[in-house]
Amino acid sequence: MKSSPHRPLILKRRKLSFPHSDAASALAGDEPSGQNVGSPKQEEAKPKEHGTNKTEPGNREVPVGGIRIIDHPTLSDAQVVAIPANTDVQSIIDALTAKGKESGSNGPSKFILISSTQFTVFQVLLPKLHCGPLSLLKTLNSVCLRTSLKPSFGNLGLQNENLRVCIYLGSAETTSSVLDNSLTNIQWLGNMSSSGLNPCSVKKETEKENQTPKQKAIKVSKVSSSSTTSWQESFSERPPYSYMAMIQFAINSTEKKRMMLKDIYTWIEDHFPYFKHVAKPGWKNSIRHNLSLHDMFVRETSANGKISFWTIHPEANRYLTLDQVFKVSTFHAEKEIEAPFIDTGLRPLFSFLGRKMKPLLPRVNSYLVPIHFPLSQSVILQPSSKMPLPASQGASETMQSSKPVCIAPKVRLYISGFFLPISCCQIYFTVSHSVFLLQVLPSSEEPTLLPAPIPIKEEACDGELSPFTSQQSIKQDACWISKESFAAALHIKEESHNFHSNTWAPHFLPTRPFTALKSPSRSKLDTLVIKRQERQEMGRSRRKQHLALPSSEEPVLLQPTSRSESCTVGNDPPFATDTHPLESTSQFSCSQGEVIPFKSAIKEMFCKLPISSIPSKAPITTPAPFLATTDPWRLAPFVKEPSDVLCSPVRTPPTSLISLQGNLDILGLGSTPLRPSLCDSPQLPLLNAETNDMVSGPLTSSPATSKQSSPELQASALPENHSFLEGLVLDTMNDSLSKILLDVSFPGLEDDNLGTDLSWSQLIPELK
DNA sequence: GGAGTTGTTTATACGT
DNA sequence: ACGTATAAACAACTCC
Repeated sequence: MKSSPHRPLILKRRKLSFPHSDAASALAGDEPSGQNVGSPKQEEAKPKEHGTNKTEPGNREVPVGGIRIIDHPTLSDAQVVAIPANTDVQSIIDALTAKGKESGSNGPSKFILISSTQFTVFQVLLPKLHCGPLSLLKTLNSVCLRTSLKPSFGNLGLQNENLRVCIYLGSAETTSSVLDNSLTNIQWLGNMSSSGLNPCSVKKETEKENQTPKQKAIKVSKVSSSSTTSWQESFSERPPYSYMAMIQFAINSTEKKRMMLKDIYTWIEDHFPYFKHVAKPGWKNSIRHNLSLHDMFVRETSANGKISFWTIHPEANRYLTLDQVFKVSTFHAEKEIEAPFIDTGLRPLFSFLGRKMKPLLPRVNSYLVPIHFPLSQSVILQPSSKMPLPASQGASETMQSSKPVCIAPKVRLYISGFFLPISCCQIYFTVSHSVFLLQVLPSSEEPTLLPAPIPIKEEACDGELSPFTSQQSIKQDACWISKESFAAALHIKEESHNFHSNTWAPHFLPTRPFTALKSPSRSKLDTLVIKRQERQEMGRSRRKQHLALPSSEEPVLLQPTSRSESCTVGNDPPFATDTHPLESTSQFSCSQGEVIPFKSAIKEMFCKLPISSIPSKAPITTPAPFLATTDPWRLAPFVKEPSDVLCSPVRTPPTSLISLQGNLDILGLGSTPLRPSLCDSPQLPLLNAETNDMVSGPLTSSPATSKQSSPELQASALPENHSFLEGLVLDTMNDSLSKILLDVSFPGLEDDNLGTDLSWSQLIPELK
């Protein structure tokens, strides 16, 4: 690298990690004035006192037994109940009862209970607190089975439940990091709107971006309990999310999926107090850096050019929001290998025999990232019937009921019987760079509890055969099965050759799911490059990055005839396909006179080379059309939510070349996902309802004049507000599962129409 | 015009 | 090697 005389020596990278409680407590008594100058990380890691329950003036939520109830960051009708470890149920009840009395009838309708124990990070949604303490107890009981909580109401009859439980099951933490991680799962909640946290302002607004925070005056108040310590930590530690992820969260938190820079700052500060109170101001520089660096972030400028918005490229956007993302503990699969489901009342919902999970995001081991899923159960799928498909899709991809399950080789999936109110379940996992989707579909019958444990067992193929190494292999690796047949189906052992059969056909995909994934339009690539050159020649202002055009100038994305709008959202322009490569331009392809300035040479290189960032550990001979179309962050065929076919709204990499990176991209939290896209096919489905309005929409025009993507349609298309959809994403490297994301849906949880009369006793044998 | 903000780019550090 | 974080330079731009 050439050295620039203007550039100073780069100091050693600082870590902004916040010292743990012990360290923080230790620091409390030490005046930092005499700190080592050469250790900026310690200097800036000073927390300020907050989270203690004694001196915070704004702590209106007086903790009961260490339990804190604070506002949910995004859900106005929900509050988050942070439960320290070793809290007994009664304490929780007391706290909730007190809160309920305080709030009265106008109180929150949902309580999200969060705790972290050795096995479980769970979240309990209590949509109807007024359903009574009995229900609450039962619910709590159900989640306490395998936690440090001490259920003491194990034999209560369960009936008239309106409660639903979202249980986010992590994995065993085997080390003392359990304590460290205690409640860090709520770290992402930031300070929410909690006035009780009231962290003192460590950094002043006047601080310059690259100045060291004035932390000399910071003192850390001693916390008297581990619970408050954990709480404090949760608001002091650096979020486990990358800047890119946080930017996505921020942008996706807005209705129009766009945000000004300063608002991004504000959002991050609001949701991650670390950046507001602990981190150096330079983090804003990093935010800007990320915005500029990653192609997925697209800058829009209003027509008058005075306002800049940052958006997410629709093809790269997974519409993840913060409240969808939950951290789970490290998963030690090997322990599960040895003794799966031995003593479990509530064992990990899914255990995977495999190697140690790889981290999904920086500085954490794994994350649970709920992925949206249609809430409606309007589609009733019979176990043995073909999957209903949009009429236009034809039946060519319908699922063969005789082989309802496709299990990847070398994957043994164990599912314990805790699918309580779960009527739909999505399991995404990858094996050998391939993504599989296993779905449990709702049935017409009342939800039933799956037998537990149910092993999904699929032994490895001897030949290390990738499921998609054959020519017609990959399509979409998805399986939809009914719940009734789930258990039985899971026992089906697919032979390796089945991976090459049509069984793997993506029955929920359009008829030509992969014709739409053909190699990128050469002409488009050329165009992009040319326009890049044009821009360079024109010497255009740097600030005019690649600005999105108003929708009036936005090229229309076309939909192949085979991909009916029933698989898209509303009447919005469907996704572009290879059949219209030139038309399938996003804002990256601009109208005449507009350029497509790539931000960096790197990106340009990516554009020229249809490469994949996939670590090609195992050379996979993928059919050429798929090789060239690896857009890991691409959206799977999207389905109009309430009707038609249940399609995964997750951008499911449709090719076999899905790697760890690809899966990260699925989550929208990985690396710059747009790079391959710019080179590859642009024909993949887009959430055009969003695309047109948010990215391409005229920034200055009134909403009325913008594209007809109605809010309703967008709402249906964008499930980020329906945070009850989760999924399980497993990623494997080297033929082993290496990380896991759990994504289990709870349809109806939000709209309260799911089997509310379902007796828990029917579902939870342990509670009978 | 100066200060501050925004956006781009380069360079380095660090972890995997 | 790659992705990410951090730091910085610098230009364009906005605001007072």
